[in-house]
Amino acid sequence: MLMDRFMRRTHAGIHAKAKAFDTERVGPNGGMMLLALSDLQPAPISELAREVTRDKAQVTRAIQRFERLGLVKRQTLDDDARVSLLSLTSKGETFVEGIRVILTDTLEALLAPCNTEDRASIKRILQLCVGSS
Amino acid sequence: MLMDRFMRRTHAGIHAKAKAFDTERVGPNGGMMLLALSDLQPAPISELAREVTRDKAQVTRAIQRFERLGLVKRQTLDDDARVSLLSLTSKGETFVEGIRVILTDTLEALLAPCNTEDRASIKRILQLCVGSS
DNA sequence: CGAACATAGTTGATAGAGTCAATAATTTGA
DNA sequence: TCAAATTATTGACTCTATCAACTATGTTCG
Repeated sequence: MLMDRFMRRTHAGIHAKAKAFDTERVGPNGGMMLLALSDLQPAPISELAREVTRDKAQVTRAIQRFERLGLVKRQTLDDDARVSLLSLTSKGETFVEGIRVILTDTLEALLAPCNTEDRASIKRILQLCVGSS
Repeated sequence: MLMDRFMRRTHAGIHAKAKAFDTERVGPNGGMMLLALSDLQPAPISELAREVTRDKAQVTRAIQRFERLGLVKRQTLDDDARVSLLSLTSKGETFVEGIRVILTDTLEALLAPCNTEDRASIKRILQLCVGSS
């Protein structure tokens, strides 16, 4: 399958650059969570856990680390004291922006053989598949 | 980025189905390696490690497990006694075929909103990017 | 040749991720 | 109001990831 190979190349590309840019030492997993959070925020832990397909225990611990690093903040909900909504701090946003640059660069390198029309097709198709919001 | 969300969905889809089909208990990582190996075989460990972006130590241990399970076999090379070429046994091929079905189903579900023309575009573009072989 | 260096694979030690069960706190609903 | 369900956290344990050290083989070049 082609998709499989494409994803492996993407992974490899990100992996290669990630270390230099991981200034907060969150690791590839942490980066992935922060990226997902920036897409979902504000969101409770359970929703983030579902999105990244990780155990909630693992997400809890990761978020505690991110809070200590000042990347993520919590906001308690008035009508339900069990949940607390997560969102990125401005420091977190800046950090995620860095990750996004790496991702974009990597994809850009992979998509190098594609012309403008191809890129437009991809964008349209992906929007169709994941729901553009 | 759209691609990011698409990959998360793909990951989630595979993750959900994987457990039921992982008859050999190789785990998601093992499945990934076997999938990559089926694409590269015959290949030495170092090449496989490069492709899946994992430490060679990890690949060594995974391969040892796969050998015990009868999924992978080694073939020593005549002109270089250090390397041994890995390839899937027929049992391994069957197993990987199962993984591939899960992957295909998941992608199929994600690509449901796309028409025939879109799918052809994707296929063409991916081939352009990863090199069709 | 043979001494230095390079490469492929394996092993060891250890930190970190993943997983499951148990718990606390809160909310919902009969 | 009291049992059941939900959200988050913690504990304990296994498995993965990573780096360095080591063995064996191959290559280079004085």
